[in-house]
Amino acid sequence: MRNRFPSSRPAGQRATISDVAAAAGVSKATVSKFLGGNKNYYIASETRERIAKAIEDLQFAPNAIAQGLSNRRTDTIGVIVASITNPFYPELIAGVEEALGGSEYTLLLGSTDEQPAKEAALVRSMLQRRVDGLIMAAVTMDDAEVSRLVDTDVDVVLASRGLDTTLADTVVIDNLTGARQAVEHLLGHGHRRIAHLAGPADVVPFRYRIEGYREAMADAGLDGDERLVASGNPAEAMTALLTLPDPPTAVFVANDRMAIEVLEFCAGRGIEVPQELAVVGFDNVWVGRLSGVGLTSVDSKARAVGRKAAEVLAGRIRARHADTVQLPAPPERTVLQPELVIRRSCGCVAGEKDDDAPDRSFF
Amino acid sequence: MRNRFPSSRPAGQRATISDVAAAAGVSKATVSKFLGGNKNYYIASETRERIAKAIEDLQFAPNAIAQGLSNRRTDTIGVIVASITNPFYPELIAGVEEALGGSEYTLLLGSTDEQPAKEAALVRSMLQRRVDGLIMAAVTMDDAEVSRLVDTDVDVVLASRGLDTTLADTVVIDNLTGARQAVEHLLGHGHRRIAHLAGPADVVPFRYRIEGYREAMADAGLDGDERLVASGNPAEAMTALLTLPDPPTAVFVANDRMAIEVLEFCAGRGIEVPQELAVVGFDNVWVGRLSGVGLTSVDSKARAVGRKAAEVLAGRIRARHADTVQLPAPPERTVLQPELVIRRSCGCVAGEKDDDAPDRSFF
DNA sequence: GAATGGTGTGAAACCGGTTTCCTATGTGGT
DNA sequence: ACCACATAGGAAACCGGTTTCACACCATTC
Repeated sequence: MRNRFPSSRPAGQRATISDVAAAAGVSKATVSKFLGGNKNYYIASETRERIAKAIEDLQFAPNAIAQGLSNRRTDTIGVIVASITNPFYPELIAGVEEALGGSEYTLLLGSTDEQPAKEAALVRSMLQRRVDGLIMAAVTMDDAEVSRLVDTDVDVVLASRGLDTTLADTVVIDNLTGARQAVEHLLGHGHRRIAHLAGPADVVPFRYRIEGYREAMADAGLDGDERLVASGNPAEAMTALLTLPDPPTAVFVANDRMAIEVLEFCAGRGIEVPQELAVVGFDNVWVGRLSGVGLTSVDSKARAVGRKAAEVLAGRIRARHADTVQLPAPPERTVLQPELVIRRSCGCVAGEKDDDAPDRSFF
Repeated sequence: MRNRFPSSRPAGQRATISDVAAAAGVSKATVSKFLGGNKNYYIASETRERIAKAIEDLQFAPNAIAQGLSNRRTDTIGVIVASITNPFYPELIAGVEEALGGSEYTLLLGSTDEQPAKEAALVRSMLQRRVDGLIMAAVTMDDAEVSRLVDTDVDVVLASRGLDTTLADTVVIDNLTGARQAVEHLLGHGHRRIAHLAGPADVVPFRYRIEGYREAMADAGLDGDERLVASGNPAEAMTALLTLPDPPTAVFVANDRMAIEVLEFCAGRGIEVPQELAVVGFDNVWVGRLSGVGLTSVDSKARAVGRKAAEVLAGRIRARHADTVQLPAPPERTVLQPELVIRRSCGCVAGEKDDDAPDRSFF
């Protein structure tokens, strides 16, 4: 089993196209044409068979690095996320993989840990590695940097975090509408004093969620009480909210992590959810369903965002590689609609659908 | 379409080493030596400056694909996991990234979705892409396949799922001891009728967890009642266990996913945890802390496993690339100790430590 | 019988780097 | 004056593929 490579190659070394050529008694060129498959080269069927046999005998598989150098494409796309341990991103990555499914693409992954320096380093690294395209699901860059990135010869799609830029293809969810849905649902339950626990305002999606909250409240003629908009540490913020002279009966929380902390806070204080306080979160991280009452939440469609981003990117790459030379289409902005997933924390008795259960095996 | 004036390449095309050489008035060779940095080549400081300036002017960054072809190493390591949406694996990946931290390595990621065919395809794809090493955190391969893989010239580390093989470097946790800890903890609470809800027996770690359970019970003189070992759908299994003539007062569940379903089952039936039934899980998926009572669980150290796997792999690669030719060291097996994380589902009043809270930002 | 065109194959250039020689020059020692 | 050696840099081969182009060999067609 040791010496399976007759062409005098040391064990463990993989066969090259030259080895195959030698074994089949043809030239490298012919083997390469055989490998290419699609193009209409003429190869005698007898030659074809000899090459196939040599490939089989030598266990030959083409070196993708060499192919990449020659073809100027690597069939690799880079995915840069903010934090791999944040369940949102694996879900997004799964969407990317799903969309890229059958194709030959492989994913080069990087996690920035929210550090701009790391993000920049990852982008550099991926460009040097000649990824065919880049999906950025963590953008701390400013417009100038994005612009410089777009000027390179790789296609870039900004996913989910996307700046409000029109410089590059972008796939986001409609945070504003999602927030409105959440608040309107609470209004539908008869709540009038609805608070908002906001996320850091320097992150674009959070700004839209605040705005959606404000719009929904204004539409109901309930705007104006800025004391109802809190932020920062959930427990402290909730304490402040609940000690208002006219405390809220419901709270729309900017994301599920904070919403879960709110639920724990309530559990600790003996505050009954949803009877005393209704809670709606954002993201629909699947653990929400485990959180005692079942957290009603706006699904931020991580998987769909990833899928769509990959589709857009694949389209760009296809266009770029197409023979027909043409001006690139202008950047495309896709806005996906989030979806309110109703469980019990909002006060609905319907409770959660059972098909909600994730069918994932741990371990 | 070929550009015959390489010194003035179209916008968007990245500069090559030849462009730099031309701009600096030296040869490719000299530029390459300049880039190499470390080796003791002689370059006049004046030349050095001219090259540096040219690089700066042209925004040159070496093409990692070309370097890969020439150097026969890509500074890329492949990571194959079973399912990216299973929180265990992102944690493991984070460990890998942590360990690889400062180095120049980039991760090529693949998720098998538990499908052996996909696993095989991913391995092939990564080998063709000439990863320097491979971390397999999803191994459905048998020994023969592992053996064939190890015979190639890439280094492989099996992580976490590892077969009981000594063919390749392996990093696992001591599932047997972890299970014993869980059961012994329950014994310490005075439980005598302790059930085990087991995972699929074709997955190695689950077999050890069953065995750990059996050993702990036997050591306490409580072995022999095979009716206490259940498997399959948690709700059904629990129903069966609780309708035994002499039902268990505690259950050790093979992983947290199933344990959480057990908790939900109990909540649905009005069974009080831990008073009527104590529950201990395995994995310490962080959502366990949210699950109402707080799930006591054996931490399976995903991050540490990833970190260690990366360290072992990096060591292998270093050894392989070392100038001194020597026989490779025999495969190394690292066994990490899991840790029982006590919350409330086991009956401890101490409750959970507060520093347990994950400091992760969602979105 | 020459021109045409479809088949089938290989030599060589190229992708963008690295590395191994080889040459050239100055400089100090003898 | 000669040699050794440190310093400096370039030509060319190489990594393992792809693609262009030239050529050879048929079979038709005019």
